[in-house]
Amino acid sequence: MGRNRELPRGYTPGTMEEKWYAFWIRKGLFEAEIDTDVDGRRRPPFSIVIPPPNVTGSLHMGHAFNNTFQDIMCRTRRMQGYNVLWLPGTDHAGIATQNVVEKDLATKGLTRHDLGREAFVEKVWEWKKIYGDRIVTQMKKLGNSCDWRRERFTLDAGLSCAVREVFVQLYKKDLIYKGKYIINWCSRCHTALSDLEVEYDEAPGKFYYVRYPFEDGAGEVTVATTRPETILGDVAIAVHPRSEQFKHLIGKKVRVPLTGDGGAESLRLIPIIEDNMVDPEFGTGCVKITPAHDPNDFLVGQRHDLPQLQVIDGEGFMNENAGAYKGLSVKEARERAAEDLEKGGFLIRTEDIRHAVGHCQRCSTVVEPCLSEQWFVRAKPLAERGVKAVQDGLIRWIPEQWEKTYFQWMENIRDWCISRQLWWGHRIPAWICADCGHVTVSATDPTECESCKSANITQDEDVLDTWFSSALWPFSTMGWPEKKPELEYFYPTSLMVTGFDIIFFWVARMIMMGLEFMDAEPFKDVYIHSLIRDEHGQKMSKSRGNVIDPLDMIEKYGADALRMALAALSTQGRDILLSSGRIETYRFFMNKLWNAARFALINLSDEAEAIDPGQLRLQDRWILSRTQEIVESETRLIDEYNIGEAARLLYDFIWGDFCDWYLEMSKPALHGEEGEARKKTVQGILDEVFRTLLPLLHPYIPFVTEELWEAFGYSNEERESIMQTDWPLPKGGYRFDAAEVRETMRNFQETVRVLRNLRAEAHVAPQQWMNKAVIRMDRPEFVAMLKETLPMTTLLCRVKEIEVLPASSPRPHASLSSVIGEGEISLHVGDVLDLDAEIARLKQELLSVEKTVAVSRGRLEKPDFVARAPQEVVEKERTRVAEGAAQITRIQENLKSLSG
RNA sequence: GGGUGAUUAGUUCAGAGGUAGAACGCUUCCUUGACACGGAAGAGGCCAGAGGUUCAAUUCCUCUAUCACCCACCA
Repeated sequence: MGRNRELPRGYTPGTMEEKWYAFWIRKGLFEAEIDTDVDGRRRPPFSIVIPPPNVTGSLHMGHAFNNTFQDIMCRTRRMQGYNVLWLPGTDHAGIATQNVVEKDLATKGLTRHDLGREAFVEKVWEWKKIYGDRIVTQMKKLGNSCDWRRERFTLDAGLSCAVREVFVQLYKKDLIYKGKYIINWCSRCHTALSDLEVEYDEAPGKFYYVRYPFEDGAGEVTVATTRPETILGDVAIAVHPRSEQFKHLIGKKVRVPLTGDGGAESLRLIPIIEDNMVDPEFGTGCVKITPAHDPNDFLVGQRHDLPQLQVIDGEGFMNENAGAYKGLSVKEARERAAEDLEKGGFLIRTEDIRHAVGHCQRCSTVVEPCLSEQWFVRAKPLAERGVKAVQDGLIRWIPEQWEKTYFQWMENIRDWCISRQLWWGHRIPAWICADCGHVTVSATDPTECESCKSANITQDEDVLDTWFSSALWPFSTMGWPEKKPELEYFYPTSLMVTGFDIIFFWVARMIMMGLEFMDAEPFKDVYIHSLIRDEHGQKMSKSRGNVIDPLDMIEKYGADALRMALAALSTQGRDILLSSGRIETYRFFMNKLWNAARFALINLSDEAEAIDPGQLRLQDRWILSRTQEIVESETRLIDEYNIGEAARLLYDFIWGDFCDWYLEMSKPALHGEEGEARKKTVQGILDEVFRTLLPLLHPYIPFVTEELWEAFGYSNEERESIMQTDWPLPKGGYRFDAAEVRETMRNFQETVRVLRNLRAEAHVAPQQWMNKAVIRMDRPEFVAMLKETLPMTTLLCRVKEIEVLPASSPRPHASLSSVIGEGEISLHVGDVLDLDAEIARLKQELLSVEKTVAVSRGRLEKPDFVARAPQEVVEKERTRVAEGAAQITRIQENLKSLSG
């Protein structure tokens, strides 16, 4: 069979991982073809598109977890006979990448403007070529089973074509428009941002209470503002229409402080208007309106047809409309305005407050709300379809709770600003005519204005938000707008795996775009996983210095250990706290598995031995039935995407049940102490269990399982890898009355534990053999179990002779004893018996038994319980009381004889 | 202001309507036929608090407290 009977003593990942990855690629095992099975049927498809990482990025734990999850699903489905496509790729990541390259230029004292647009973009492409492969290499190290032939990049030719097509179609449907609106402006990145790209942080600020005198100088209104520099852009004062205090002022005019060229008369005049947005309870009840620099004020301005007076430019400096303030930065202008207000007698008082300030997601610069001409996607109609698709059950959120988050956002969606004033990205396919001003939007580069036929047209300078192209990812990667067969076969994809932080950025937008352009949901299931944090629950970040690099971990512990750790630590709906120590735990598990395999291989013959059902003993029936249970549980848990539970179950089963109990119990048979027939059967069982477990483990720890699969000699010409699609996941073979087998085994384990415990109590050295133990027991099935397992008990507890007697037999002398069931186990210790210690221990035991009996009695005394609880539960309590009573009597007798 | 999640052993977390489990750490012992990256035996928990549903609640429901996170235009 070609078994490798001499595995090295310890498991070392070493070069093994590289070897197997190359093997998988060479065999084309990850390649998805739209093929048919032997009967000419198409195999069911299972497809995932990877969340594309930033092309210049480096693999972090978040990726590692996200990818491991997908790989586990893909590998499992592949073995289950699905035709699996896991489509990989990377994202051009507009702002992020441009920033990185600009930073690099800055070290040479250059800006992108020194290079010019074309040369700069060329430079970014070079950068992409250098770093783009890095993250792909890293994903391979993790073991990702992606179809690399199909790798895509959001800026490659095919995807760019899709982006243009989508833009043009949306424009034609009036779902994309250009307009002058207030947007979020990052003065460092020099670009507009969408609402999502602004992060709000609480920051200390000041409330300035400012006096606005009436036109005639008789009286004033007071307004509270956090941004006095924007007073220069004020065009109105608003009050609530039903405000008793202020409504009589509506229509009057006030003068704007800080304006004019000296003297009260030169101050600009603005009207007092009414608007519902004013909260009469907040601040002074009067609000200054600056439509060009505040989103709310912008809306008020629209409603009241107010002018939009811009006083801050795109660089974050005051412009010509700011009069004497021109050229000052926003910060300087604010300080200066405060001083001037004070000097001019307009400042009543200031108040320290904390308020939310928007920052750029990419560079943390304070974001200015700013009036600007930008492109927008009209989101509402798209979102309505997106909501309906989920309501209709086309898309399932897992865990379900995220559905609510999604609905809430979609129902309150606002138009999406998609133009960015960057150079790195998809250039907007719109051409402006210098002669007639008409905008020509076209999928192919036009040569003339579609309106006046002038050739004097120039393309819009802006590029699209990165997320615009990401939104198309599930279908653009499969060749859309061309009608490719894979698009039809693999779309909608089966599953999307991602973190909750990009539900709005990405998931919601993919749903909207997929429904709009494919007329079908982009994925059937969307699994939202939690975030990876450090062991103290802190977000991992370079500045905190608490980053655990997955590549370091792979180097140190192996990819399998990292993957198993990530899988086993994952739970639905809770962050994962990771430390290198936790990964080490799973490294130890690899070693355990390895050595269990090593033990099996040492003891297996070169031939596969058949299991003789007539030779099966308790432990054999137990491990076979447990293995069967594990197969069933794994299948179910994977279908529920509960990989955490699935991984932990395998861990516990292998370490606890298989190694600690079964392997120990298999030793006498394997060493021929139970006869040749037993030896062969136990060999057959070891073979069977490994043959079942290795494929089950494979999705989590692909490298070591492949290595062991080979060592067991399971590979052959037709079946070169457990990954191959004609090697379905095991269904398990032997069936026993699992409950009965389990219960009997539990009694056996309990007996062993009690005896070992008595040994420990007597301070007997582990290697020392005890002479005799007596088990007094009446229950027939328990007695039968004891008789069957006697040699095993003897071995595991190191007692030369174990006698099973009726429960009523006299208590043996010079023994330690402990109750079990309604019976008792006594271990002969001879002179070593420490009377006082034994009495103390028995008293302890008595107390605990009395307590459980009291609880059960209490229950049984309640008529309702007996009447309404299920029969088996009542029966259980009765057994407990009966056993307990017997135990109490025994312990008391023991105590009496010891003290007497 | 709205929403979501969490609260269980020293720590990090599983868990299920019927007397609480793991890992790491801790104590004692052991190099015994795969594994010291190991084995055996232990200690350690009124499962956040208060109500309710139920024969039975740590588990389901409501409220409270504390801690996270998300969304929202409070100037």
